Amino acid sequence: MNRGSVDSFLRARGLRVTLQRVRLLDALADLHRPVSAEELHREVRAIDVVTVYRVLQRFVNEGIAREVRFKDGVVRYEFAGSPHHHHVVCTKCGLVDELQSCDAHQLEAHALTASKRFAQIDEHALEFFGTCTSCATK
Amino acid sequence: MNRGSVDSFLRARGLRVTLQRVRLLDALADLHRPVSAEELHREVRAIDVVTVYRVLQRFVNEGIAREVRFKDGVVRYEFAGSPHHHHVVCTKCGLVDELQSCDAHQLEAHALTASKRFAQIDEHALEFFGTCTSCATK
DNA sequence: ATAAATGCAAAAAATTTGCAGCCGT
DNA sequence: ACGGCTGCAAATTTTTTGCATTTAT
Repeated sequence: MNRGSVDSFLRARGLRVTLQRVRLLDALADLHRPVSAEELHREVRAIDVVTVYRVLQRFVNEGIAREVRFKDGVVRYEFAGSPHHHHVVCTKCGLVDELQSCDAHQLEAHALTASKRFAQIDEHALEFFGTCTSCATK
Repeated sequence: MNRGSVDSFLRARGLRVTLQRVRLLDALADLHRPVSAEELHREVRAIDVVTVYRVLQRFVNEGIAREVRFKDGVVRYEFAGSPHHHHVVCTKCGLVDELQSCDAHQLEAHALTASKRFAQIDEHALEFFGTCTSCATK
């Protein structure tokens, strides 16, 4: 994502274009994986962590980023440039692989049928954990 | 779960039977839903929160409890007395419903086929979010 | 007896809030 | 100029760690 497109990307969503937001969006889009506010902060030094938190929150509200949670309790964020999907996380080395698609509708429909107490299901969180090929051969 | 069975339940897993563990296991089993360490602590006053954390961790290690994470980042624990399953959480009121089963094998097998970088997938986390019937009519 | 478990205090980690000043529109 | 955004400091929240004491086996 180049400078110009990041600008209009933000502007299109009604966000003021600040240097911090441009840099954070750039970094997030480049990383191609879910990163914590802390990691992102390390990436874009010179921007306060608090700002990183606030910008990420704002990005989530505007649909620019998505929250992802693995098993360590840390909230990670990924650029919402690709369609909804899930991840596989290696429990040994932490490698994260991105799955291409998700049969979300079927999953949610099935869950809705199964739960008598719910009128609507519109979101789900799904992550897989295992051993990556590299760790498996060690 | 009565006092005697809790005792042997713990003993069978090689855990020393302390008053704290008995009470915590009792409370957890009675609650029938994922609760945070904080909530559980409120439930069993007179036991230090630190002990609650440590006991819950131990329970997870021994397969007595399972960790559950919804969207708020708080780790919740549920008694592992029922088979692996998932939940539906109401985003309005927080109601939690427990789904009866999960086609885990198929999901994981599918994910493994889709990911070229993984040799094995043996765990997954899946939670659904929506609106419960009660909140839907308001 | 001995090793493990608990409680208290204190630390650490992650995230949020308040507020004054800066900056995009 | 106005209101939103940022940085700094400080507070909260959640969880972990150290250590002396107690307790289960």
